[in-house]
Amino acid sequence: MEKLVSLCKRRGFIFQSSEIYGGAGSVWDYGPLGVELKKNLKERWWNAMVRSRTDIEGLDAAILMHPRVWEASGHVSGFVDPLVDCRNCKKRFRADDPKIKGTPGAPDAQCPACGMKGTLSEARQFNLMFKTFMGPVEDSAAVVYLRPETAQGIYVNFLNVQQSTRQKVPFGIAQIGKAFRNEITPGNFIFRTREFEQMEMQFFVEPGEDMKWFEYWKAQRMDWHRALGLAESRLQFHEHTKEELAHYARAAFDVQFDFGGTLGFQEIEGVHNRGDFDLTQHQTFSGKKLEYFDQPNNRRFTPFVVETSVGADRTALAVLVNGYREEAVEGESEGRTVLGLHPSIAPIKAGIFPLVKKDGMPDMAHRIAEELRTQLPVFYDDSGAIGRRYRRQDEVGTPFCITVDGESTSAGTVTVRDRDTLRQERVDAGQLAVYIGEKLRS
RNA sequence: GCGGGAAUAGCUCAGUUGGUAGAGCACAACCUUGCCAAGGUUGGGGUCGCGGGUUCGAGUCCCGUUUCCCGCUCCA
Repeated sequence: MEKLVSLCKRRGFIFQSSEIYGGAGSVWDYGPLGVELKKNLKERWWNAMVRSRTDIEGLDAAILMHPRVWEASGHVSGFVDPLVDCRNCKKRFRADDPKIKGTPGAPDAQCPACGMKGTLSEARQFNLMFKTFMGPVEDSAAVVYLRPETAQGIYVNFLNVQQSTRQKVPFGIAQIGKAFRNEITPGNFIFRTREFEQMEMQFFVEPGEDMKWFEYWKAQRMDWHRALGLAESRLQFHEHTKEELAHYARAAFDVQFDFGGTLGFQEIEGVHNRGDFDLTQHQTFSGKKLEYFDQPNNRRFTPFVVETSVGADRTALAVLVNGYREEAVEGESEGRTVLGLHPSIAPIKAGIFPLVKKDGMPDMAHRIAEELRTQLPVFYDDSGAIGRRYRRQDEVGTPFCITVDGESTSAGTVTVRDRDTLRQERVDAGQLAVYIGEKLRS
């Protein structure tokens, strides 16, 4: 992981936020290559979830919402962790831990770990939502929150979307956006951050059909991660036990990815059966009906919701970890570092090089680069030995390198080198866009 | 939030009992180079995380602070 963090900084994938001021805690900026990678990931998700289907609509709800939304969702009261510390043994407990005897903070309160009395601190509330103020007045009436999840923006727009698009249940609403949680313990690079991006889809179904759709989306989402190139051996489901289930969930599976090292298997996506909890809550709190009218059967019902929620940053980290490798090269004393990214998400699709800087090779390579640039992100490089240029592209995950050599200027062909196999094919220069386009789709 | 460790060039790191900062790699320019990082010449880069203190003098000692890592704790 440390090598990856270093590579990410060195090559412009990810920088620490506000670095020149000593860094902001657990906030990260995506650099030139990182932003392309993440954009590509989000586009891949959007294509799979929205554009290639007729039963899911897109949405982009605002981060700031009416504060009552978060009362209805349970986040104002439930999204808190009242905690107490023992000053003697330094252990920490939830304030409502039944093992604690007495009131935390009082002299007779006993620490459940070391047994000392009077060493427990008073309970402190950590609401994990960021607060700010709407308008100029800094008083409690003007408090709004930065959303801790994007899902609520979908629920409150459920009828707007359904009626404007004439969708019939079952159908879904998808959105990609930032969410914020004031985590007590962030860390592990971009795995747990206080500002992060979610790709969420809420699928509205008839009650009774929910478990069927739950199974469907479980399978769909795992397939998506596989198709992204995440290794089969590094993916697994984790089922939430009764104790782990969130207050809204009837059933929940996490898609976990093995990040290796001390992190190991960790959640990158959650698939939840949220029942009618959210829509019912919003009906209660808003007083507005959020029911679906089933015309053929002439009846109304509050749909159940199956949610798929994947972290864009966590997925980005997963593809980086998954793709990073150092390997020996035949006949070379030095190995190479490769970022084995799926071509569809690679920030740069092709490097374009003149073999040497003479005999018209740079001119031809420039022409090819300019032509391809209209369709693909490409990178021209004529600096240093050809092998060095290949390695530079390997390190940032560029799947193809096009080299203009002595034969190119007369025959009109170039070589295309594959990042993973190191094999080269000779291709007609005019066919490059088609040739690479096909490879990118496969 | 607790305990421990770390912070010096873009990266990885040296820097002695305190005496005005170095290396390798990377980067830029030019030359060389006819397919996988290893040639030559030249060059740009660091108020040593930040703020105080001790001292004639602090990268080095002391205090505070921030950030990162490890372990707890926690995690919708």
